[in-house]
Amino acid sequence: MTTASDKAYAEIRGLILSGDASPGTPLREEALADIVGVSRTPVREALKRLESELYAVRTPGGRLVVAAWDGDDVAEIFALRAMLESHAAARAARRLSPAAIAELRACNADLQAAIAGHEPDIARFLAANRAFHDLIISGSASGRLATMLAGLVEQPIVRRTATRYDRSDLQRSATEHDQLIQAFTARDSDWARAVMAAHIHRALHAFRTAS
Amino acid sequence: MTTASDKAYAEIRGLILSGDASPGTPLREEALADIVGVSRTPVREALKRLESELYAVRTPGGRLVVAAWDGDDVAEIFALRAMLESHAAARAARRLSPAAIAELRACNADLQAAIAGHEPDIARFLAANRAFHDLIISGSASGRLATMLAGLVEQPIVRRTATRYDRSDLQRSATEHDQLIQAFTARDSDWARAVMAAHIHRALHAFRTAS
DNA sequence: GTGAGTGGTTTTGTATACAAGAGCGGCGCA
DNA sequence: TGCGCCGCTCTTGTATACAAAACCACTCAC
Repeated sequence: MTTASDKAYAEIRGLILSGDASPGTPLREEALADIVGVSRTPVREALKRLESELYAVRTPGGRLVVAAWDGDDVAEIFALRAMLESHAAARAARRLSPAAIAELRACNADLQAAIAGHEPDIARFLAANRAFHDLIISGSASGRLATMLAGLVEQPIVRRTATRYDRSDLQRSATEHDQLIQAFTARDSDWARAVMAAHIHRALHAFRTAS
Repeated sequence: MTTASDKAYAEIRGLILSGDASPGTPLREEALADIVGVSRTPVREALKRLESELYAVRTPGGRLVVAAWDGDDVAEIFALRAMLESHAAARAARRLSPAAIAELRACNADLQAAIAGHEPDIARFLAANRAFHDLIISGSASGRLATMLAGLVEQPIVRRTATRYDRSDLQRSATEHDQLIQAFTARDSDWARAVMAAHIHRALHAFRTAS
């Protein structure tokens, strides 16, 4: 863990996601270095990464500002995630070991536990959901896919979506995860692809109708 | 153009693609800085970029080495390109202006001129092909898509594929580009998506049978 | 009053110096 | 002779200093 650089990345991204740095806010290297408590060098690396993940955009003159997303951007992000994660699911269906599938099962059990109580534990749901999807991506054994999906700004969307979920939506996620596990167990890549595509498209729908 | 950093990127990538730096070769920052003639700082940025594009991989200890690709990697790259560029074509079909379509037409005319002579001009073909695809990607008006496709290591594949093309394959590319232009003119995004998918899958096939 | 030119100021880009960690070889011991 | 430990060197990570370019505002001319 390269402390300084990763710390700068995490902190600056936090500023953006929390809204402390609203769209259009300039991201000046020295100011951020002061905030984070490191020098400009690791801040520069963090900013390059945030730029490549489109959290920030560069003005004609080379200045970085926080990027703004509109509804079309959100739809595009979901469309890309649907394509790439469906592909990951299809690959994973051919590659996942029984042990990995067992891990997925455990993960989804945790997810269901998170929403079983009187008041759903959203943070725990999100963590389990994230772990579930990450397991599939790493199970797809494609470095390229992993890189691309990591770069896809997803967390803010996932968070905003989940906070808008009602209980039936959350339950539905768990059910769809179960279907994925069935498809994996059957080693049926087409099935896995279809379920994953439906899963993510439904999330977009939930996001749209809730906002 | 930020000279030093981009220059380092281009030169180092050149070393990798030309084979001067074969898979497994360590990429040491200071040595590369000497070769390129800049300091370690821009070299570091170039290496980060090459790493994110998977031209290089990091060893457990943090050293960078040139990445090795096998047949499965090549297939995966084509599969991802097929998905993403089809999506780009579909989006472009809904967005391209008549002027942009005219540009595509001119571009494909150039491509056809490159292969019309007695001896096909491969370099010119590749440049025109690249320009054609880039126009579509920028026409899709999705920064995310553009970033991802830029990051997808494609040039080496394209080059290796085209050198294996026989004349009928080259001609076929031109024809498929014409079909894309027709689909764009008709503003038919499904048609455009299908043609692009076929176009890239055929390229994979040509690559496989020729190697 | 408006526009362009020009200076200062701010901000990024590059180079270098320093610190910390990893790999490697030699040496000693069993 | 083989294995493990220790110290050295080499490499990367971070900080800082310097150069160049961009933005801004002010002024001056028309």
